[in-house]
Amino acid sequence: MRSASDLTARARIRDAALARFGTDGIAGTSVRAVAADAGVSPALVMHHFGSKDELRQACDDYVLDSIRNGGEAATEALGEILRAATPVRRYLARALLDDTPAAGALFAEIVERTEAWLAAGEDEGWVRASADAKARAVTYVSWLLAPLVLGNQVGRLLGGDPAETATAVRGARAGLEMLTHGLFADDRWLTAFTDIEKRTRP
Amino acid sequence: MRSASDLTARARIRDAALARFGTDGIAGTSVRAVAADAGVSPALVMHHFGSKDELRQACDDYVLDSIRNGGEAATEALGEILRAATPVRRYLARALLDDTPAAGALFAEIVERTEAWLAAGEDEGWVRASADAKARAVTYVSWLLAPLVLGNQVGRLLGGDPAETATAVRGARAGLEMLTHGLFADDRWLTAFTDIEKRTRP
DNA sequence: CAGAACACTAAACGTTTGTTCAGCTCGTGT
DNA sequence: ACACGAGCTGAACAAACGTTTAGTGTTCTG
Repeated sequence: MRSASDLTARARIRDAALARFGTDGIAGTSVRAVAADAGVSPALVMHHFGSKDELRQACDDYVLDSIRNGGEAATEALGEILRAATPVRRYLARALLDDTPAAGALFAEIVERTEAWLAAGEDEGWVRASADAKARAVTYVSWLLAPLVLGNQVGRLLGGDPAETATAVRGARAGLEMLTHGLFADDRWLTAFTDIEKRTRP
Repeated sequence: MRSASDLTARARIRDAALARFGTDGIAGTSVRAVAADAGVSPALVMHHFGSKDELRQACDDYVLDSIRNGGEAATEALGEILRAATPVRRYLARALLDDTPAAGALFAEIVERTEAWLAAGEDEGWVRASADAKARAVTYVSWLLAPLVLGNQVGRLLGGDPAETATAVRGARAGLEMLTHGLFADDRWLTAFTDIEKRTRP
C-alpha cells in the first residue's frame, strides 16, 4: 500500500493529471489544478514534463504500459480492462473519445489480439463462424469498452458506484449471457437487416 | 435542402456549437470559435443564449428533441440513433461522457424503452429469457451506443469515414449476428464467470 | 570544500477565456 | 415623423490560461 507522499513528485504529478484528465477532460483540466492536486507549483509541472501536451503524452504512455503489462498472457482482453485501476480506466475512456494517438494504437492492438483470439476459438470450435471476422472483432471490443466509457450512465441505472465491482459484474454477466445464448430467439432482425441492405445496395 | 445562410442566426449559432462541442469537447470549445463558425460576433452568442453554459443546455434540449421526435413509434432504439444526423451523434457521445443532465436523462429513457421493448419481445417469443432484465437492457443500450462513442476508432479500423453509412452498417451487421446466433458456441465462459462469482461471493 | 546538477518555487509574461457595455442599424407600430 | 424594441457589433473587461524567467535551496560529485 503506497501513500501519496512516498511517491516522487514526478509520479504524483502524473497520477494527479491522470485523475483530472479522466474526470474533467484534457481541455477542461488546467496545469494549475494538476499542480495543486499533486501539492506542487505549476512551474514544477513544466519542469518535469515540458508542456501540458507532453504531460498528456506521459499519461498515455503510462496507461499503455499499465494495460499492456497488466495481464500475463493476455488471452482475454475483458479481464485486463476490468482489472485496471479506476483512474486509468476513466482516462482511457477520455483518451479514446479525444482520439489520442496512443489510445488509437491501444484500441487497434486490442482489436488485433481479440481477432486472433476469436480466430483461435473458431478453430477450436467454441466460437461461431462469422461472415466478417474483422468487423466482429471491432464490434466485440467496442462492446467490451462500452460500459467503461459509459460507466457513469450504466452505474447510475444499475445502482451504486459505476466503478464498483458489483455493478460492473452485473452488466458483464448480462453481456455474457447475450454472447453465449444470443439475445434474439429467431432471425427476424437479421433478415430484416439483410433486406434493408439489399434494398439500399441492389 | 437548407443552406447555412437561410437559417436564423440563433439556429446557426446552435448548429455551430453542436458541431464544435461534438468534435472538440465542451471545455475545448470557445465561444469565439462558435461565433466564427456561425459567422457572427461573440457578443451575439451571449445575446441569444446568455452564457456558454446556457448555450450547452440549448444544445442538450435540441438533441433531446431531435432524437425523441426522430422515430415515429420508437419501437427500436437502434434505428433512431443511427439515423440521427452526424453532428448530433457526436455531440450526444460527448454529452454522455461529460455526464450532462440531459444526456443522463436520455440514456435512462432509452434504457427504459428498450427494457419494455425486450420484455414485449420476451412475451411474444422472439427474445430469450434473462436472469436480470434491467442489466440486460442497460448493457444492450451501451452496446448500441458504443460504436457511436468510439466512432473514430471503429471507423479507422473498419476503413473509411467513421460516420460513413457503409462502415456503420458493417459493424451493425456483425453485432446483429452476435445477438441472434450468439458469439460463443458453448457455455464455457458463462460457467467460468459464474464460478468466479461464487468464489468471490460465497 | 568548491561546484555542477537537480528539485523546486514566486512572480511575472503574453494570450485567451467568458462576459459586459455602449452604440449601431434596421423594420414595425403609432 | 417618431420612437421603440430586436438583431447585432467592436471594444473593452477581469479572470484564468499555458508558459517563461530568475532564483532558491539541496544533494550528489570530484
